[in-house]
Amino acid sequence: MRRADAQQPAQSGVEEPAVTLEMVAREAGVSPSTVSRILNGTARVRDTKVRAVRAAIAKLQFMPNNAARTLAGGRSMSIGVVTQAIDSPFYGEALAAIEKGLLRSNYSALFVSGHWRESDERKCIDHLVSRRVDGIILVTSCLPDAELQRLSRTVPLILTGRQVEGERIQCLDADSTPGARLATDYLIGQGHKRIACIGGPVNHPDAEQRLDGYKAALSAARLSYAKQLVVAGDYSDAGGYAAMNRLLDTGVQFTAVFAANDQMAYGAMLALHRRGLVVPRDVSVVGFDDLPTSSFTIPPLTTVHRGIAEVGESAAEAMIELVEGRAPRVRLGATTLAVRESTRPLR
Amino acid sequence: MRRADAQQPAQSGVEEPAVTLEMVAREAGVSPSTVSRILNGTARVRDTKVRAVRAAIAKLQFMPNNAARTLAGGRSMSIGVVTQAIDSPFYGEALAAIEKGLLRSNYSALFVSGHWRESDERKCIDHLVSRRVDGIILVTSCLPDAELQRLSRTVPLILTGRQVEGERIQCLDADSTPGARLATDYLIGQGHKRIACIGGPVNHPDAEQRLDGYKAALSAARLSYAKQLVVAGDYSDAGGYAAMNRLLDTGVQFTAVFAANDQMAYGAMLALHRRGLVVPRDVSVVGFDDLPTSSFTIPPLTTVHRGIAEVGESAAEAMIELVEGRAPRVRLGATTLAVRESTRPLR
DNA sequence: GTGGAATTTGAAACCGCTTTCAAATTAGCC
DNA sequence: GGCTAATTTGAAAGCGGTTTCAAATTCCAC
Repeated sequence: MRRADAQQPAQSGVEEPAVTLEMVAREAGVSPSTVSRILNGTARVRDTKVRAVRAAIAKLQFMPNNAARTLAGGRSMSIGVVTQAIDSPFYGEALAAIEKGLLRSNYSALFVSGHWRESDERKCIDHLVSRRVDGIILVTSCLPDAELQRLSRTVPLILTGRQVEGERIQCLDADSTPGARLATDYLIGQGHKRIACIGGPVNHPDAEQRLDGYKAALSAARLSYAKQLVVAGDYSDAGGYAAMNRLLDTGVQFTAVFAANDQMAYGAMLALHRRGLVVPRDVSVVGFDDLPTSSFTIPPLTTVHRGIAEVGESAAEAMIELVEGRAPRVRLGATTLAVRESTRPLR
Repeated sequence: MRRADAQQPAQSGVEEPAVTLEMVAREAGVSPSTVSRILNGTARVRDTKVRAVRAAIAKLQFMPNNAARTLAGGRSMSIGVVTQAIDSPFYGEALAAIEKGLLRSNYSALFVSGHWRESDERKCIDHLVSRRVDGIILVTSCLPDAELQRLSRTVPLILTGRQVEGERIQCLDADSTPGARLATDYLIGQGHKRIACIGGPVNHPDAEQRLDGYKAALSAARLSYAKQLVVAGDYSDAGGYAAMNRLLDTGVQFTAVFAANDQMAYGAMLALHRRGLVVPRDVSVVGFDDLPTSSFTIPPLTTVHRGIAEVGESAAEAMIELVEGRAPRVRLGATTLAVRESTRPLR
């Protein structure tokens, strides 16, 4: 007995049995092979039969069983997408783009979140492997290089924001250093000399890049790097809020802040506001990511724009190329600075 | 030839062949049936064999092929989740909760977005059906009742924010009317008499509920409902921004605004800010949804809190009950008002 | 009209797992 | 110890597709 029926005990037969390819074949008076060939375009089929089969499909409302296709064909037509938190505006935008990119080629996405915990991420990935995804896109991963390399022997990988060697690993290394440099350079160009930095989580590669860009800009402008101007956050609004408070509590002077992501910039702006400091009059603030909301904060946030959506779509496209055996060519848009109203020149 | 191999042409055999249940059986010296039984706990198995099989699984790093399980067992252990936009902080929070709720029971979620377009939503749903999901959670759907009823004969449904009859349809009808009423009552209680409303998209059932709540509060307080105080938005920041500008352009007087969701409230606050109006000194603003960011806007937003996460988790749990043939019991938390700093009493 | 190549087709094997059914083993009891 | 009843096991039949292989058609040139 089919399990599905067993599971619907007292539900007076509302469930409709699924139409199978064989039923279509019978209806159209051809063999199952022929129907399959038409469905997949894997061979020429006489026109009269194509029409008969099309008609049968429409009449029966046939929808191929994906599990059967996966099992028989060896491909699941689905791609795993690992993020750290599906909520979070940053990932949201990336995921939407990936979904769009994949759907265009009839692949579908399986989203899972690792919550910045290695164990969680591992569990998610096992889940994906068990579902026989054809590839995995890791939008920031917590796992060590070696583990990813091992994983890549099971399934091809696309990594963003990270550089790992491997035959079946493709990196869309959106190096964040230049972006951070751009932001800091801009502040310097506006006459700021004492620029604070709210960094990301320590030891996080991406966070380090952002810090590096900040430092590089300072040293290029012959400004000294002051440790007390740098505090670590955790990429969340609350983290930015707390970080700014710590900064203010130390009494260190600064006229501008570079926050390693927009959400921390939001929190920082609120902390400033609570102390009666006005952005940008008293302190200029620059973020990183250009989240959709950043055009609507008060004041609208000046921030590093990297086209999250473009990265997502590129990742999706590259993954499809990889899976279909073609060589993926990745092109990434330049990072720019979206200048809005949270910064002002220091006279 | 397996397709997967054919698809990796010049890739010197890096791909590892998958371990099958049969290999585990051979390694452990038992039959495949026994391994299956141990895996699923469907029958008692002698302890010595259980240990042998466990060892073999660990040694071979066996991971069951989900496609095969689905095909043989008739259940895919996955639930489709339809939203309108996977980005959008609102859905993000809901999805994260659903993911969490499902994962606990070892189900996994397939997220798809309909972009508020019937045709897109239909396509997404076909996709899910083709993947033989065991159930579909529709977090707001654009489709007409009849279509959902028809769909429910193929697969059980959970709907949020909507009421549709059906044997295999379960509604988590988080009616928005009381929430809107709560928000407006609060403003009235603070002494506001001229309260504007930025509504959701017209004809959207949920948006209508929010408008109804607003009207109900007014009439309960014997305040007249003035059409020129109500403008329609589209649930986006930009929409709220535009709506507020339209309102201000008409020159109509008001001391408070109820926005039908938080994102529109953000936009509205920016529009006010641009005109030199200060929230809450000149205008009080209340939102709806209590997005995580709403604690960090400037000023932090007073808003209707409904526990999006709780709704999401309930939906996931109810779905599992439904799929496993038990009767789902849904309990929904009460909606409350998160009073923050975007409102003030009118003296 | 005919032979041989090219094109279409269908039968059948298989993908990896679940489940039924009956056989084999073990346990229980007199 | 022997017999029945209860418990464990394995063989085999699917699940619904894809793909191979060879048979059946069709095509074409002479």
